[in-house]
Amino acid sequence: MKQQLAPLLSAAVATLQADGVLPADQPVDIQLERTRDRKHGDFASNLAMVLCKAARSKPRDLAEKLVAALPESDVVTRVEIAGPGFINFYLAPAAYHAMLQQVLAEGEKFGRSTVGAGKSVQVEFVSANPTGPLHVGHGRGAAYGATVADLLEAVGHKVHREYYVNDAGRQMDILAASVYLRYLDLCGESFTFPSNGYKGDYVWDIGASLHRKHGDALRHSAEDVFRDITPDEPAGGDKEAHIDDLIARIRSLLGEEHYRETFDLGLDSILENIRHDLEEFGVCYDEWFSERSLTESGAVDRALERLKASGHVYEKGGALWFRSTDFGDEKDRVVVRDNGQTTYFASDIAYHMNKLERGYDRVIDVWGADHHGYVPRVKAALTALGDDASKLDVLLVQFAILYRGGEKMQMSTRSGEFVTLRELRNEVGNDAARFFYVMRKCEQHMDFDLDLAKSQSNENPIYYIQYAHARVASVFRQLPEKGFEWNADNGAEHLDRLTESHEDQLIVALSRYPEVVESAALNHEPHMLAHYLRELANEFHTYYNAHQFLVDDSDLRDARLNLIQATRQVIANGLGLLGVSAPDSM
RNA sequence: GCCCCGGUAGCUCAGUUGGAUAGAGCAAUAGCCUUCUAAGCUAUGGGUCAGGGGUUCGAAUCCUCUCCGGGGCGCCA
Repeated sequence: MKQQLAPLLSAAVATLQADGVLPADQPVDIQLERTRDRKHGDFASNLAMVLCKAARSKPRDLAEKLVAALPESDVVTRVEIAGPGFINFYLAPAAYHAMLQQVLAEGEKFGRSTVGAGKSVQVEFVSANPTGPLHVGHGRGAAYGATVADLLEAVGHKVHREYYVNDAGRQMDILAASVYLRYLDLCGESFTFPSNGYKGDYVWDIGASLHRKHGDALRHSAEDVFRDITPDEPAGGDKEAHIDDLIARIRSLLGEEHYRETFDLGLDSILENIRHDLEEFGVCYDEWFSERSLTESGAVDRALERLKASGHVYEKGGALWFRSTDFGDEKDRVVVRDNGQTTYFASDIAYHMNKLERGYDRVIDVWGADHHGYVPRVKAALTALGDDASKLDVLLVQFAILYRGGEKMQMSTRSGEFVTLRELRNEVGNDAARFFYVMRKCEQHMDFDLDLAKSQSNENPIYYIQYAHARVASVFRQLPEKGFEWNADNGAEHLDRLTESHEDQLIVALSRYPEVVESAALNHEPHMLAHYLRELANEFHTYYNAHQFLVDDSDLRDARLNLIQATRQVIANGLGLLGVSAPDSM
């Protein structure tokens, strides 16, 4: 609806520019907003106040000239100048009626747009290390990333959803070692499990499947495994050195082939678990991108070569450093360690280089806020490579802080003390979980009280919205019982019968939907949609309580059915974008 | 010490990128089911927008300083 008004203002500005009232050389940004209060009309523009300086005129005087210059339009019934110089527009009922019919005609496509048409965007999210099942901390990134991706798609972008699999590096070696040690335990060896190993039950399961496949064939005595290993921390040693020694020992005892097998068994079964978990959560990917493949394809070497060629790396203390301080980072960063191994950062440079090479117009990373310090160095690397770092948007999602019994819970994959995403979904349901995670803007810390989510799940706002949808469905179920039929065409002809203020407010709320979707998508703020849906449901419930839909007057009845059917449609569309179901009965 | 995020009603949070009288939910109080689902509706109370200074027609919103809370600052990933 906004698109119908903006040209009118542009035309008025053009007229005043031609008349010399406004300087002709300045481009004018047309600002048009929904009014907060219906008494101020439907839309308001602050144009006169913004331009009054350039016009050397009082805001209200300029507003009058602008209004006088507005072209005729059948969308607008009245234009008013108010307050310090606002220009308020009152829309014709016909404009709203046309919108209602558009909802019914377009169905699930209503609210989609083409503002992003022709633009491709890659969204990488979750990307949790495959060292354990997803926990509730990952859930927020999953729900947020998936919703941002869906929203961008809804406004016309071509979206590529991607999970970066950290299938290389020390954490994965620690997992492999943990799996092997559990296997040894199942073989009957006895020893103290390293304090730095992965202790979750799932590691036992993987160890068990290794045992099922090989029996005792891979068994080595605990004595051989632990001989001359740096003692663990509880034993007065160093837990990091302890686990590193164990990894090296296990690797040499097993041989490369069996070590790799153990490693991949851990990786594959956890990744499969994660994939399955996300799928059930309604989160799907176009690509699972392997970190290891970056090394194998030579992308890491190529990235380092390019940095060397452009003179942004140097050697110090046997290591290779990237001079990120040249690009505003607070200190330089190591890309190749003195032991010859490339760092995680080197992989990430190669990965982001790869993303841009694939030609996306925009690249979005959804990261936990704890990685915020990492943003400057990645952008620095892209700039150093000669790429356009401004194509990369890093969206930082603050932690969800878990509370149970009023106590803050520590989440640690290593210790195995965490609540999995699956447990959460089982307890509060997919819909509530998806909705809850995106209810707050991502920069906001989120208090996730498990007891509240579980014990009072009926008070979750999601039910309020779904209930509105179910109520409409229920009304339509009642139709035949009362001997009525819905004639949508007749309803369309009598929309002018919708004269109640509750109807008016509901219609206005519906008309906002496309604007909300667009704004939520372009700003990467799904919570705007969540809040909007609550307001829409509120308008509907109020209407429902105030008026009967299934009245004897068929013209009025059909018009009302058109209205509530459109409401049902918009709620379903909005919930769909949030990954939440819209049930017909509750 | 430096960096990021937050501070708005008793609690949890919105506030349309600087607009008109700062809004919801929960909690509290009082009402509404022989009528399409009461997981609903109506009404009431509740505020120094953390605090000071600045920018301008206009500030919860932008700038600056201070205070408070969370997180991050590795040749880990």
